Amino acid sequence: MPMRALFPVPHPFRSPSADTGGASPAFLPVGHDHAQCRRDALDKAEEQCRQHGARLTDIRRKVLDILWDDHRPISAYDILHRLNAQSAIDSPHSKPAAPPVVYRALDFLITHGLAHKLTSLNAFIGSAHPGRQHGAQFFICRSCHTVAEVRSARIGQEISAAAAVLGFEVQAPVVEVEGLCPACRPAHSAPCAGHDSACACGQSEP
Amino acid sequence: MPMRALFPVPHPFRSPSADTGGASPAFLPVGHDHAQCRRDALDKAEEQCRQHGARLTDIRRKVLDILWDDHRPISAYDILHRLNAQSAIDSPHSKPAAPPVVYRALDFLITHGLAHKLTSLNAFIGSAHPGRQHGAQFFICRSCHTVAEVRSARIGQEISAAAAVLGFEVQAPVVEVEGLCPACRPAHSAPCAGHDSACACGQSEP
DNA sequence: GATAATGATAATCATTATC
DNA sequence: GATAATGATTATCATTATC
Repeated sequence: MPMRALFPVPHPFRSPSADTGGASPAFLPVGHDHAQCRRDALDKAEEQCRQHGARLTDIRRKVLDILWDDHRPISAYDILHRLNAQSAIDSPHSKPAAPPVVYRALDFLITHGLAHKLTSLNAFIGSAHPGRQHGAQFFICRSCHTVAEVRSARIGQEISAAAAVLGFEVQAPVVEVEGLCPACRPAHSAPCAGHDSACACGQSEP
Repeated sequence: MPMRALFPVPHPFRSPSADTGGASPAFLPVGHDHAQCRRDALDKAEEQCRQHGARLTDIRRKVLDILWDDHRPISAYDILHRLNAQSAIDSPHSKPAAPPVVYRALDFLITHGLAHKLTSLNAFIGSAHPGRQHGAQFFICRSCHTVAEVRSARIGQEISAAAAVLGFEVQAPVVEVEGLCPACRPAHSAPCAGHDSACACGQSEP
């Protein structure tokens, strides 16, 4: 169970996201205007915060900006490194920030629906649906590390249904699916056969 | 995003698990014969390993046994502590084991389908379905920390369906749902209303 | 002898507590 | 905001058991 490095690979695709009923395309090609993505995200964040009387401070904005460097998740430490690298340039004599700076900013962003934590990676990503904290599912490419944020009503419904049978009250569903995005996927690999139908899986068992 | 302590609370319920099509009860009352649970788990593990030519060594067996102390997840460090506490009794002059000992044992157990990692908790739990690694979903009680391991074919299917639309090849789906188990759930709380249908959620947004 | 398992040390990463 | 403690995980290397 070695945890792969987070960003060693060049990425042919990027991932905005899709707001979908049954699910719709969420992996977009590299060619898209990412500067626009970033600007949109920042603008919406300003808007969000204004509406809720929350303060998008300098640090919080910088962290959000770093999250939007691309559509791939980034670890708290990598955020810290980038933050410090930049501030070393901007103000050469300033002290480097410490981890709590980043975690506090991330807490704020997550609380306000501007970012998500991907628990299976210990990494963070900008929210494709600012303001909506719940009900998203993440599809994570093991090869290029691109993430698609999706909202499948049906997945949510089936989780609710299973919970209902258990008598369980759902508070925070985590759905993070690792696999291969269309670009990294070998031409046409066979779908899962051997396992039972509960297994949404492309792997063979040992 | 404070990470709550893992086991501070007494647990009125325990959770074997259910192998379900549409999902079936998986939270069992405290009264069940847990010694039997544990024996079954260990026996099946021996069986599994014999079949696959894998070696269930002393350390691995001990870790598995600790995982089966109850039906609640346990952190790698807590496993380490228990391991060392016991060995301090058994052989007073032995050196305490170091973290890699535990992680290696856990890797083995997970690889052979005898344990699961709950990524949202950084904790581990014995597998209710030895040998089957994929396709399980976990319902985690935030109050008593009991976990129900469930296999809902429908959840798996909907994840597959969403993946298909994306052109995504599923390799390792992670579904971990935090909430309240039947025992800890206040008499009858209202279901989620305000959010869209993708949100299997009992919470209000800020 | 080859392969796999263990022991020991330490580095790094992740997160939280405290002042 | 800064300092520091704790927890989680991985890397490395030497040693030992098992096939």
